[in-house]
Amino acid sequence: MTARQDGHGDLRTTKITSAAPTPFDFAGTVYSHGWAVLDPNRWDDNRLALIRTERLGPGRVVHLTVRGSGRADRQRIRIDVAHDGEMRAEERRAVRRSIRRMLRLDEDLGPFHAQCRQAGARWEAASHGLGRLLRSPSVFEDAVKTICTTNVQWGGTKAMLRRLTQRLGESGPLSGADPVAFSNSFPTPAAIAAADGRTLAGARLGYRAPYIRELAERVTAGELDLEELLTRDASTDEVRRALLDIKGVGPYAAATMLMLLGRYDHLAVDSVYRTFVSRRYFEGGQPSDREAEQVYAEWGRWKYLGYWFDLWQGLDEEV
DNA sequence: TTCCAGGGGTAGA
DNA sequence: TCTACCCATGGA
Repeated sequence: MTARQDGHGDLRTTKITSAAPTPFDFAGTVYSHGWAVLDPNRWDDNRLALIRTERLGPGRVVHLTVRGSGRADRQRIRIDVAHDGEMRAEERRAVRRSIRRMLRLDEDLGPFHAQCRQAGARWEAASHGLGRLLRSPSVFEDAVKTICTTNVQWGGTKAMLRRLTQRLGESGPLSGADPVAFSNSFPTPAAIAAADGRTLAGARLGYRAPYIRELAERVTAGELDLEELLTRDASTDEVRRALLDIKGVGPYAAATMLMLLGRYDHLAVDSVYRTFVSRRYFEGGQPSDREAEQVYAEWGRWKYLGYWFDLWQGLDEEV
């Protein structure tokens, strides 16, 4: 990691770089699924940059602009951090850790890429540095976002997370001046747990609100350690059962969370999955969920990713 | 108006 | 384990 600071009045920019794996497709990784455009993330399609507002500690919020640079076979990640005052070494390390985790830069996808090359033309493109589906710096943020994808159209998910972040997140040095470009940070569990009913109701989360409130309360009280799920040395089934114990998390949400935790052996069967598999593999017929899941059985531990890039290839063909 | 979305909880069988 | 019913909200 390297860091350099330039002074611009009170607002400063610190530049951080970090190595990427090979092969690595930065834009394809960030925009690998909808997470890229859920607050506090924004995607700048012109600059091919991920913009994110990040809370580093009490009263300490910064804005990150993340880009890829260098040759395809020797990519680097460049992070511009906009912040007030000095940026401490520990804060720079925290930013780097968050971005590496979001982009899954330390996850070994070699076996998946090898399987893609064997699977045929539909998956060949994924072997060129795709497969690292964007996630959040915390399991809590991913859990809240996942619950907000259930039984709602995508536009509704985006609106819910925008309202939640506006109301309970913290503004950074640029949020006030340009709220279109820079969101607030993602709310902490404590902020959601402590929110009064009226504030939370304003986020219009519907019946999901009590689930998210309860999740935030359990995390804040130390009763539930979501972060531990990321490194737990246990079978996927055990982690899945722990996820299903969270109110608001059912089979679809648990499979989505497992994907975000780096486990791809369960499929998130939702309306998108059913529609896609019905059209592509059942000539428009309506298979049972069990039959529909068999489509990707041969992908083994990579089922989710096998499905995901089949779906994306299908979307490309429709354009 | 009615239906349904990147479903899930609960009760009852 | 399976089914019926209910759950806020908003777009089509």
